[in-house]
Formats: sequence, structure tokens, C-alpha cells
Amino acid sequence: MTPSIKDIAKACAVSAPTVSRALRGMGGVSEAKRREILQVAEEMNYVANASARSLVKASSDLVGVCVPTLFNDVFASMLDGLRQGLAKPGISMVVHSNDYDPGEETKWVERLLSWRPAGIVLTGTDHESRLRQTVRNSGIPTAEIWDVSNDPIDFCVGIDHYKAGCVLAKHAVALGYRRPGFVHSPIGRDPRADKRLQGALDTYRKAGLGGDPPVADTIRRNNFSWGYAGALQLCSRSERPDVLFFVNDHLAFGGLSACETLGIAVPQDIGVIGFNSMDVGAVLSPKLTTLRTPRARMGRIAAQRLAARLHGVDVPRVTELAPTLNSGRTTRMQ
Amino acid sequence: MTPSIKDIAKACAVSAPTVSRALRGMGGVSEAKRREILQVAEEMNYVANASARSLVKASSDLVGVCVPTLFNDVFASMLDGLRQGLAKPGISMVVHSNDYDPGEETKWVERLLSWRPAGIVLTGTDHESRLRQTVRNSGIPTAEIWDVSNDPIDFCVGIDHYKAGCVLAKHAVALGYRRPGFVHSPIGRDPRADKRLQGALDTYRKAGLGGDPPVADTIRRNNFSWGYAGALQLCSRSERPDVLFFVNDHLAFGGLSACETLGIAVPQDIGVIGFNSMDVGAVLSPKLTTLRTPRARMGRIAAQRLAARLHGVDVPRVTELAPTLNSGRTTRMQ
DNA sequence: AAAACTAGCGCAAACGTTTAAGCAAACCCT
DNA sequence: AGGGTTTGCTTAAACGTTTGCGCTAGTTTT
Repeated sequence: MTPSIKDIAKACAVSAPTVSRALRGMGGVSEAKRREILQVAEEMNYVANASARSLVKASSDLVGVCVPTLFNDVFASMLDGLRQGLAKPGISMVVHSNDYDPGEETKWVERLLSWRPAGIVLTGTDHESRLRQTVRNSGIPTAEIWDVSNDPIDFCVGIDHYKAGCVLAKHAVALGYRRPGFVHSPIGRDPRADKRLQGALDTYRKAGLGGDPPVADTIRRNNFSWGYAGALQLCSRSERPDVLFFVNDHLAFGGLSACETLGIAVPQDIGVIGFNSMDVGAVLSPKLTTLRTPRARMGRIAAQRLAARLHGVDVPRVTELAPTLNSGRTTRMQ
Repeated sequence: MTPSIKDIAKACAVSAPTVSRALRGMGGVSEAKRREILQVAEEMNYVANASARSLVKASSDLVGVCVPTLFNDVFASMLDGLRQGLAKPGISMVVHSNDYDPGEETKWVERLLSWRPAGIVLTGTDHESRLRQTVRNSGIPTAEIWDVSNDPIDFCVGIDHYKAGCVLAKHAVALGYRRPGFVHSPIGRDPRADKRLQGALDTYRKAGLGGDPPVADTIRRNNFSWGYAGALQLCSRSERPDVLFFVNDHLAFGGLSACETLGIAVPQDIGVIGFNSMDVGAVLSPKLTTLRTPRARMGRIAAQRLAARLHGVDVPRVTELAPTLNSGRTTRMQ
């Protein structure tokens, strides 16, 4: 049987609360007793029961984290940043991936709440309204990362995806690209991607260019194959785009392959633009034009803010980080 | 105040145990009462307290999972497979990445045990002996995935990495490659990678070839840049290898870039071999020679076995899955 | 009509921990 | 020597569930 605090108490001829205080390093225990208790606990392989502690504290040292997918370095970076920030306070992460399904997110959070977590981390700022209500009512510190909004549930740390789309499109316009095409995830699936698309479309529209740009919104996974297929689809149109925007870098590299196969010269005949600068861009030629996002920082900042909130300290509701434009060899020079 | 079972009991003029039984769908409650109780619970936004339940059950519906890193599709696949398998039983995952540090793994598991998890999932079969003891004594169902051993803590699901190294090396030998070079992670860091290396080295030695092959074991991350650097290092030696083995596909693609930069022809002047067939290989040319591993299946099988163990059903202690050789364009034809 | 059973519920105890309150002995200050 | 404070501990209660047992009223069986 796994020993409890009472077993130690019996062995040391003290009461249970004394053992509890000794183990937690609180005052009210003599040095002699404390050493004895710690040693006996060690010998008995005592492991504290977190459920019992959580029950009386009405809160656990768990933090729930929900990401859309694990097949993406963006979210891996965030989780890693969170881990670093939460390790010191001794907090464990309960993680879930919802495959971009808001309903699944809601269901999971409702299950999560039964653990009375110390904090919650959600991806993005778009959730079912029921979720927003539930989480807000719970009063649990909640971080929304990767996106920003002016009305976060609690606080958010991310980039402005609409602006990001604008930045990339403005760059393309400045380089003389007139007929954009978009290789995109299914509209409605990834709200952040949709905002970036909207930013790019608006930018082209305001410039009086592009007409009604083609959007290949059938991309179901962020990999090379789908990027390849999406590029093929757009390039086979009667009026071929002169610049392709990909929803992320993996797809963009797939697109580059497609252009090579089709014999379309990059960047002369067509420009290729990615998003979310990944390591692959550092070596694979040609160097990709893309937007670098500070995703590891987001995780760390979120963790740090969360830790502050746990201690009752207020944190800024909105933290917007700035991405940086990497102008590469897949778009024309000025 | 978050409502408890007693609040519902009061509102429905019944006792707490009756509410408990009603909510869990057990017998001993009339249909009328049950409906009333469920409705009141809904209205009160009742969320069951998992800690309280775990306390009396002496076990939680949490499963702890430890992987070396999240920056690797291999482990992302496994986590996804696990999630699929554990969703039905309503089990949540507490995940941790230990950055290939066994000591960190041990410490984390010891913290995890305080939650009395329903199961534990560890990566590989190499752990600190203290960890093996602790976990075994706990009696908690434990899966070791990604590697196999004939003495698992509880049960394991994976591939034989030594054999995998042999398979790749035999292939290279058969194709006439005589001077292997290895771009490898630091020896001792990734036990699975080390086993593969050993398999390849032994194969070459048994064939009476290769002498004392060079090993660039300075790779700290599985990305393109490091593969590039490792290939450069090996190719600058006085006696250049005629085939490079990379510890995984990301590195191999970096290596391909390096060869291109150096003007070394692949596969004529040098062969390039990866591991762990990733999607990138499907489109990026040239098609990489690599070993495809069934990592998503591992996660699903592990989850399924774990679920069986939770119901007290015995499962095979060792489940060895078979990888498949993908002979591509980065090695010579027969 | 008595006996046996069943459905539907309540009561009490237990799970392992923390916290508040209390209390005796030892210590300090005048 | 008297009061007050501190140290080191104990006892009792609480956190929200689940579980075993017991009880009553109604239903079925003989």
C-alpha cells in the first residue's frame, strides 16, 4: 500500500499535521523532528497525494493547454516556452490538441475544469461563446496566445494576424506583383490564417489591384505535398498569378517544387511568399520570403504572465508582439 | 462559489449520494429524480471535482506522457495517436518534454506520481534505474514506446533501432558504398540513435569494410542547418566518405544542400541516407533513401494497450513493429 | 394473508491532506 | 514571582466525492 502522511506520523510518534508542515518546510516543527520525518518519508517512499491537497486548496498545480495541432513547430515552440516558464513553479501541463475544432476545444475545457487547474492556455482568441462564458465565470487565470484581440477572456499574447497579412501583401505590391494567388487552409478552419488572408486581400483591394484573387482553400495539412498541389492548382488557371502567398513555409516549399516542375521561374515569372519562417529556410535554397514570428517568446511570456496572475498580480490584457519581414530570393529585388 | 454535489442535493431535496449516483448514471435512482437532478446540475453549471473523486478512487483519469522533445514529428505523431486512443475513455494527458535528459525524466515522473495517474507513457526503454524501480513499485500501467527491449518496465511498443541501423547499412553495402560517414547526435544523448549507429557500424565491420568510420556527433538539433554543417565537416576530411548516414531526414536534407554547395554529385560521388521518412521526402527532390517508421501506429497501439491494462486485461510485454526501407534517388541504383 | 423480494433512497464513514484553534511547557522581561 | 510571549506540538474540522449498509414502502410470490 502506498504510505500516507498518517503512516509517517505513526512511525515518528507525531500527529499528521506536524508531518504535513515538516514536508512542506513550514514553521512550527523542531529541527530534530523535521529531519527524522523527512528521513522516514524517504525510507517509506512516500509520495504526496496531489488530489488530497487540491481538494482542500480548491485548486491544483495543473495548467491546461489546448493547441490546434502538434504537427507544427509553431505550437511546439509555444509548448516549450510554456514548459520553461512553468517548471519553476512546479506546474505540470495537461495538453490537448483539438484539430482546429472549436467544439472539441469547448468540450475539453469543460472536462479540464473538473481538475480546478491553476491556469488555462488557449490558442487564438476565437472560441465558442459558451467557452468564453464558462472560462470567465471560473475565474481561472487564462492566457490566449498566438493571436491578439481587444477583448480577451483574461489576457492575450500574440501577433496581429491581419496586420501580418497586410505587411506581406504590401511588400509584394511594392515589388510590382499584381496578380496574387493564395494557397490557403479551408476558410473557417484556422481563424488566424483567415485574418492574414483578409489583410492581404484588403491591401490589394485598397491598392486597386488584383481584382478578385484566386484562393485555393483546400489545404488540410501543413506539409510539402499540399503546398505542391495548391500551387499546381493556381498555376493551371487561364490567368496565372504572378505571386503566390502560402499559409505557411512548409507549403511554400512544396509550391517551389511545383514551380520547378512546371518550369516557371522564381522569382522572375512568379513570386513565392511564405509565413512563419522555419528553420528549413535557413539552408534550403532559394531563401524564402516570409514573415518571422516570435513564437518561443510568446510561450515564455505567457507562462510568466500566468505565474504572475497566480500570485494575484495583474498583467497587461493585451500583449502584441512584432513579427519581422524576411525578404528572400523567392521574390524580386526592388 | 462553485457548486458542489451538496448544493444540488439541497436544491432537489435529496441526499448527496443520490446526486452522485444520478450524475454517474448508476442504478438506484428513479427516472423522475434523475432528470430533475441533471437539470438542476446543468442550471447551476455544476462541474464535478476530479480531485475528490480521485481521492476516494485512489487513482485519477490522467495519463502522464514524457517525450524527449516536441520539435520532432515522430513524437507529435505518437502524442496524436495516444490522444486518439485515450479520448474515448475520457483520459487527459499530462505531457512533459525532458530534452533527452534522463534525470529530468525521473524527477518529472516522481512529481507525476503524486497525481496517482491511470497510466504512464515513456519514450524509449533507457531510463535511470531509480525510475524503473519507482514506476514498477507503483504498479501503474506503463507503456514504453518508440523502442523495444526484452525487459520493459511493464510493456513496450516500438521498433528495434539496432536492426534499423543494420538494414540501412546493408542496403548501402549492397549498393557498393565502402566508406560510410555518420552525422549523429552527441553519443549518449539519444539512446535510440546510438543503437542505430551501432547497428550500422557493426554491419560495416562484419562486412570487413569501412575501417573506423568518421562520426560527426555534434548535432544538437534535428534541423536543416545542423545537417548542413555536419555534412560539411565530414566532406572536408582527407579521405571523404562515399556515403553519409544522417540521424534523421531533416538533417539529411541539410546534408543534400551541403553537397550541392560543395559540388559533390549525389548519388554518384556520395550517397545520402536518412531515417524516419518525413513528408518532406514526398515532394522535395531528389527523393531520399530512408527508413519509414510506423510512429502514428505506435501511439494508437500504446493507447489501446494502456486502456486494456486499465481494465485489468493483460497485454503482450513486447510489441515490435517493422519499419520499411524507402530506396530513393540519393543512393545509387543496384 | 404472510413471506420474500425489490426499488429508491438516506446515513455514516472513508479517502489524504491542510488549516484554524487550542494548549502546555519553556522562555523572557521586569 | 508574576505576567506575557514564543515554541512545538495536538485535536478537530473541512474539502467533495464514493461506497457499503440499512431502512421503508411498495410489489410480487406462495
